[in-house]
Amino acid sequence: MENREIAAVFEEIANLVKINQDDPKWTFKSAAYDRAKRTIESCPESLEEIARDPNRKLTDLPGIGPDLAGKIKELVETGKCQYHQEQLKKVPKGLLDLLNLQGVGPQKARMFYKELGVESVDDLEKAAKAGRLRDLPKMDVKSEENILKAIEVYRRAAGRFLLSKAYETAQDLIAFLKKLKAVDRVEPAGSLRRGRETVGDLDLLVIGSDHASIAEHFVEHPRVAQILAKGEDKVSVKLDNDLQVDVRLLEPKSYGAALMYFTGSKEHNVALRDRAKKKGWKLSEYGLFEDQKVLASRTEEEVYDKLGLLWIPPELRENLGEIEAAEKDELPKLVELREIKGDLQMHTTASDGQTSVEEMAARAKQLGYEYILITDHSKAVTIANGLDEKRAVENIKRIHAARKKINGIEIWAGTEVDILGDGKLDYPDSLLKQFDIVLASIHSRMNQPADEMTARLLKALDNPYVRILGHPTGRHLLKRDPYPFDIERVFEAAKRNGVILELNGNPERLDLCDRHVKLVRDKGMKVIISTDAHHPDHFDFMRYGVMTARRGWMEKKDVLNTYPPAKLLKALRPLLK
DNA sequence: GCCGTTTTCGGCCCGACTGTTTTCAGTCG
Repeated sequence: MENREIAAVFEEIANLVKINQDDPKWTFKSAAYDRAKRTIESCPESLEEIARDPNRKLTDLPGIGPDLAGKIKELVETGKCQYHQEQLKKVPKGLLDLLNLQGVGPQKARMFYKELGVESVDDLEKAAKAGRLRDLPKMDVKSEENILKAIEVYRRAAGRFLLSKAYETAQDLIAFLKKLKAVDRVEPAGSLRRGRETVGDLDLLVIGSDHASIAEHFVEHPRVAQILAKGEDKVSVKLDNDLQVDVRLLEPKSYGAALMYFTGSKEHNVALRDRAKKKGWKLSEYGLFEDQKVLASRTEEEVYDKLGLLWIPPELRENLGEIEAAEKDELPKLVELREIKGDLQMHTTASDGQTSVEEMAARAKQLGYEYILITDHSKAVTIANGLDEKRAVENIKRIHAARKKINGIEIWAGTEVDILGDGKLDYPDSLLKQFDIVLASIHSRMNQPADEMTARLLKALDNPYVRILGHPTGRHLLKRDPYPFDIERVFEAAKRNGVILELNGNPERLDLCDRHVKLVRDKGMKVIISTDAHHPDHFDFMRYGVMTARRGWMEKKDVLNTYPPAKLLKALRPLLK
């Protein structure tokens, strides 16, 4: 049983415990399952293997005690968990969805079920429309309307936005706010500042002299579609694309504490408050306090320092070991965008790109890059105008001609060769060896069973010409899940064969994801961050790739395309000169 | 259900907002 599956069971138990409430300490019990779920999700090793290893103890994992260790063993051995089944029997499963509705927590979900027999979001919608909610305790016509609104939001694509959308929107809004003299400083917080792959809503923190006039100015932005709230310290709006933006108007004296608070993550904040509390202090969005006395609040650095910690980069703030690392002065020196020296996946008009080799090279030079690898598709990807053998040979010649013509940047001839359904490659070795660097990816038959997919990837990785595995899990954010395969075995095979895994920076992919990047790092392997550019503008996607690499604790040395050209080639092609 | 420089019981993050709340429970971030 995979970690993901165990985590899913624990998540469901956490929610069932909240609704069933048959334990006097149900809030804490639920929180315990929640914590265990997070531990399991972020555990790079297979829990099943740990559970079966007599020399290992599951209870060594944080948040896993004797009881939960037993439940993990039970799941691994029987595929089921007795307690989970018991909890499931008590309420209809559809009731769990109610917890995803804004304004509905366990108490209300329970009440709707007990009083009205509501068993799903659909049931709740019917009851609300029939006016049956308003007579319940603490409910009225207004709250009934709010439930209907919440259901509408819930139904609308779960309300997450790509990191790139959030980033671009934030840049626009920040520039708009800064036009006002009264605004001294604007910074994005929340999951955008942490560089998460998707963002639920935007938090912008503002310091300025006249809060009322800043609020007035902000709601005048042409993209504001609806004003949700407008007060002294906070303005909430919905933009024309339904993205919610919260602007917080702050005092300079508590800016650092507020920035920390609104940056999160929740788990990071909880851990910091716990740490403060153990010292007899209190941490809130207003500062770090000893009784009434302010110990630190003006900058993040001061607050972390007072807590005995180095300043922690926002991308790491997930309570996944960064606090311990900050305490011991063992934080990684995270890779930065300006350290990137080249891009190793891009397409030209030869296949499905929008411009020529020369134009791509010109933009890359502008960005200060020292090299690019052109990787047009192979013939199996017909929809992308993939090249057959003859056209591929011509393309190599064309790229080499461009290399001679353009100075100041290395232009390498590559290919994104398709990994076919059986793991064979779309070109014969006799052609593959003519490329400077071969990148291999999957673009078809993504619904194979996990064992077939694993075998397929392993076979591709065994081809000695394959140097990079492109977008290794094939996911499309908010659209398509990764294809199933044995990540552990594939990563190990890549390591053995010296194949480098790509972190595809296309904001719809970000593949590898942050957790997988961390796994790569923990194995002592490296990545290449590429953009998969089909247009010169797409080179900008590197920003999101780097954010994701940082979330995976990657340093400059862990990212091969921070290397100068000769060193990169040597690392990619250890067997060649 | 976990955890321990307050160790085997008694805690478990903090504060704001919302509603109908005149003192608090539920929800949220």
